[in-house]
Amino acid sequence: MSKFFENIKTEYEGELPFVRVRYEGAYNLDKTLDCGQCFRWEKVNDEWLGVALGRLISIKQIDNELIIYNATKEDFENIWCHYFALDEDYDKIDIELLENCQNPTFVQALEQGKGIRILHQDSWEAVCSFIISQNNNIPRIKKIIDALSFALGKQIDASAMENHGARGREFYSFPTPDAILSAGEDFIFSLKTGFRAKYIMDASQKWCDGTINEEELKQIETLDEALAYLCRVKGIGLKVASCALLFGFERYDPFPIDVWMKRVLDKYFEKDFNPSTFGKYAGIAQQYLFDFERNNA
DNA sequence: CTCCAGGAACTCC
DNA sequence: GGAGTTCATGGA
Repeated sequence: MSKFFENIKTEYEGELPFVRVRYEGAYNLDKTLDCGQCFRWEKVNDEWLGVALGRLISIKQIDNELIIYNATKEDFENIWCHYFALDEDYDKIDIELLENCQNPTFVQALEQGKGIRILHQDSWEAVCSFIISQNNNIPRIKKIIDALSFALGKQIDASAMENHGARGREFYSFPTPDAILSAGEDFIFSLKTGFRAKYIMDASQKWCDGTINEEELKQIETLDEALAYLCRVKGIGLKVASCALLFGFERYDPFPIDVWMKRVLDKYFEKDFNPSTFGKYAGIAQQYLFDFERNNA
């Protein structure tokens, strides 16, 4: 925990607990929650409302302050500080990236994308979400994830959040692998998952029977081994595995290459450019470039 | 109508 | 070990 966050206290709006956090350096909440790494955040007026790690919160940014509703000081310290990557020194990371790569487009992408953070999402949710993402577009990925959660997740009490965009709505956690497994492939297919239904089932199966073990995977050191471990699931290839590791397994070295990144690489980089040039924070460089291309194309 | 989306499996040679 | 095809779905 950064020393900077020592003075946080729980405040209340009626019954609703919230915290205010002043942060150091650059933080861009809008870009962070809208750069394609997560699919369950929705902007309601000036607040982002969403379910993550089984909880419903909303978060907004005002100048150098973040306000998180439906969260106590303990929630912030134990959960949200890390989830939102507020415990990470991005100034240091950016400097290292710029030392490793002076490509002019990358320099521009970093300048433009400053404040984007890689979230630390739930491992299973990341795996499942990026299986769904294949050959799909972001609005439809979100729809499918919502449908999955609505059908098979646990309902979350939203009564305290009525004044923060939750009035008259229902919220559900992301379903566990066993909930998906017991629902069966036909049911998963009926949620418009298409050819991905059998992939989601295989992942759920391997999670439940222990073929894939999150803790074991998190202890693998080399990127290639970790990628190969995840690729044992039918429907997980290099790209999905890279996204899952980057967004859900506490790694910054994966460099997912999708259709957008292919365009970036051949438009602005030399032919035989190797993303490992970026070093151990390659995944963060990738996110700057992804956001840059998506907003400038 | 065709083309495409944060791809991967499968089928050829 | 590449190159081409197929896989559901929905929006442009």
